[in-house]
Amino acid sequence: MDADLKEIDTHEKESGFVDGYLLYLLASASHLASGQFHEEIRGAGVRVPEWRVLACLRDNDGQMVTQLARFALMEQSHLTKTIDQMTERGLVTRRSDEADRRRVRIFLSGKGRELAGKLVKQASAHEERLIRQLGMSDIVQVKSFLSRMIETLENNE
Amino acid sequence: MDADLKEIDTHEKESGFVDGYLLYLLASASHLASGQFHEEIRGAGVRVPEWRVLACLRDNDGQMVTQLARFALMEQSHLTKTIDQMTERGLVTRRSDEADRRRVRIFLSGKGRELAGKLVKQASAHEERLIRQLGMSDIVQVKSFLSRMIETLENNE
DNA sequence: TTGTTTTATATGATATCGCATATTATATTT
DNA sequence: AAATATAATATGCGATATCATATAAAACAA
Repeated sequence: MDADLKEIDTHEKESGFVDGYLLYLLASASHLASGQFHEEIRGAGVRVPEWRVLACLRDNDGQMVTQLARFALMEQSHLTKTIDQMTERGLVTRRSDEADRRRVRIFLSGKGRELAGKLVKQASAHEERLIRQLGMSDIVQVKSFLSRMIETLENNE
Repeated sequence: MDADLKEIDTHEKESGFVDGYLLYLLASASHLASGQFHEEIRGAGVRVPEWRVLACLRDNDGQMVTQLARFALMEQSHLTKTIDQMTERGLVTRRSDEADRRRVRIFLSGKGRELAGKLVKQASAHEERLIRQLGMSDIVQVKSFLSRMIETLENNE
């Protein structure tokens, strides 16, 4: 009977939901690719959340905490604590907003800017290697696809 | 002098490294898209790592811990603890491998399989909505791109 | 003004995560 | 076989992340 056939091939990937699941593919690709660079980052004595903050501030210095947390892909309360540590290390400074004193704006220090610049260079170099290694001729399309996706998701809450 | 010009446009995105950085685009897209579904998951009383384990086991039951950790995108020691909790909740069971008793294989319980099935259905529905919402006509290409990327990165260490 | 609501950040308690290493089992070498 | 090396999982601890809420400022309403 058919029931017997079910027993065969238990080591083959029969159903394979996750292999074709967009969110898993994204998470997995991100996890693997970023993992490589995060090792480099660690080597420079910088943690992942710190790297994200440095990179975001380098692009746009003086962001307020809530906004920065969104860009750096972390929770507000976690960013606050990360900022504490980075302040102690002399990488960033807090300054309360003149116009609205609830707001706290974060600025790179000279040291922080220098480190950020160095890491961004490393990131660029790593990206180049990665793209070459993956033979991604369609990299422009992929990036624009991801950008569209992000924009849509951000606006759609 | 030129120095004065630097002061202008401090609110424009001048350099914008991260906006075009592949790893950031991937992380950001993954973060935002998965974030949506993770809320659903939470609503079902399931945590993200648990959901990943359930989905992976549903595709391939009886995996050993190390292998499963890789697929579920988490560290081995963390998976061990997640398995502890899931075992207590009656979602999975441990069974040591006959041939090599160092190995521990993880199996879905009936309850676990049922939950996994329910969540996979939810995930499929969510994915459909997401793809429709994003108007992703090129979804097949995107997925195959990500798959290629993952395969390359996995094999390359 | 005073009271109420909303917004921005900080804080504290708790759970999660990750590193280093312990434990146990197998493989290899002598 | 005994000793050593390697492999798979578990454990302890310190760091990190998250939730709920506190604090403080601004906006709004009465």
